[in-house]
Amino acid sequence: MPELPEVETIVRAVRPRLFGRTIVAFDSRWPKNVEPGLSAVRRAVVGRRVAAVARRGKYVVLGFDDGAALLVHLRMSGRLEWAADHAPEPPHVRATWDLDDGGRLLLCDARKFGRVMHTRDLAAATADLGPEPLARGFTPDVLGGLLRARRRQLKPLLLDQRVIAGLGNIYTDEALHRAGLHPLTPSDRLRAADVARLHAAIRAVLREAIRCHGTSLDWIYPGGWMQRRLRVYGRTGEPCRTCGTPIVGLRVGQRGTHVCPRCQPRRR
DNA sequence: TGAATTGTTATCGT
DNA sequence: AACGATAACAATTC
Repeated sequence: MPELPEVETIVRAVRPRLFGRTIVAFDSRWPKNVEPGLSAVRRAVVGRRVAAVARRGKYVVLGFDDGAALLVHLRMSGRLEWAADHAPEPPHVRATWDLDDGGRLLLCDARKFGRVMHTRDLAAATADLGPEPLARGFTPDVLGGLLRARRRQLKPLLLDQRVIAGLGNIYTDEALHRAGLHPLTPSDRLRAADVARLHAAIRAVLREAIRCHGTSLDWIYPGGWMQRRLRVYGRTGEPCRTCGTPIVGLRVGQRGTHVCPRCQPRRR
């Protein structure tokens, strides 16, 4: 399930072959997930040069010269691959981009949740996203302000893309464990030292995961090795790497959640 | 068979 | 009324 580190890894992987290329054809075999519609997007991008390949939150952003952009969200199981010459097409191809150098980028997605959306105004289209947690401006004070502005359980709050962009289920659990905070802690109950630890934990775990090219837990996302370093996610019943206490699985806001009851005591 | 997964939307409760 | 919690949903794999 691509979160910020996986999307960042994908963007870095496709950028060299995509940057500066002109799109000569676009097609979708699941046009339901193309906004505002296949023909409109085709009209908007065919003949355009890709002036930027970037990431915003969990979106892959193909930027054009005039501020228009194509946003690709991989949701649960989407991936971007390059078509290989004379090789059979990989399974679950949902959308294709043909480039002026003969390259062909594929959006593959078993579950069909992935989306492609075109916007004339990238800033407007991403206005609802919270700050980038790895950006320079994301200071402990900024995080503290976001937490204090609401009174919500920490985990659902951190998962809310309008609050912070890019965290998903894996790295939220990992950041909370590293910060020694329970996922159910009310967001307005943190002291300055807690906020500072959470801020550092979020950034450290995301940076480490990017260095590892993300987490590969199953068939969905191959290539990364962060799964070896996860401390709680998917480790229910296994000993905490810090204190040896068995990791406990619980459900928070319909999400599978993993905590060490000793390192992350419940507080309220 | 049911659980798991993301993010949006609708709905319910305080 | 505004906010937060909750549920349903899209579709597929194991």
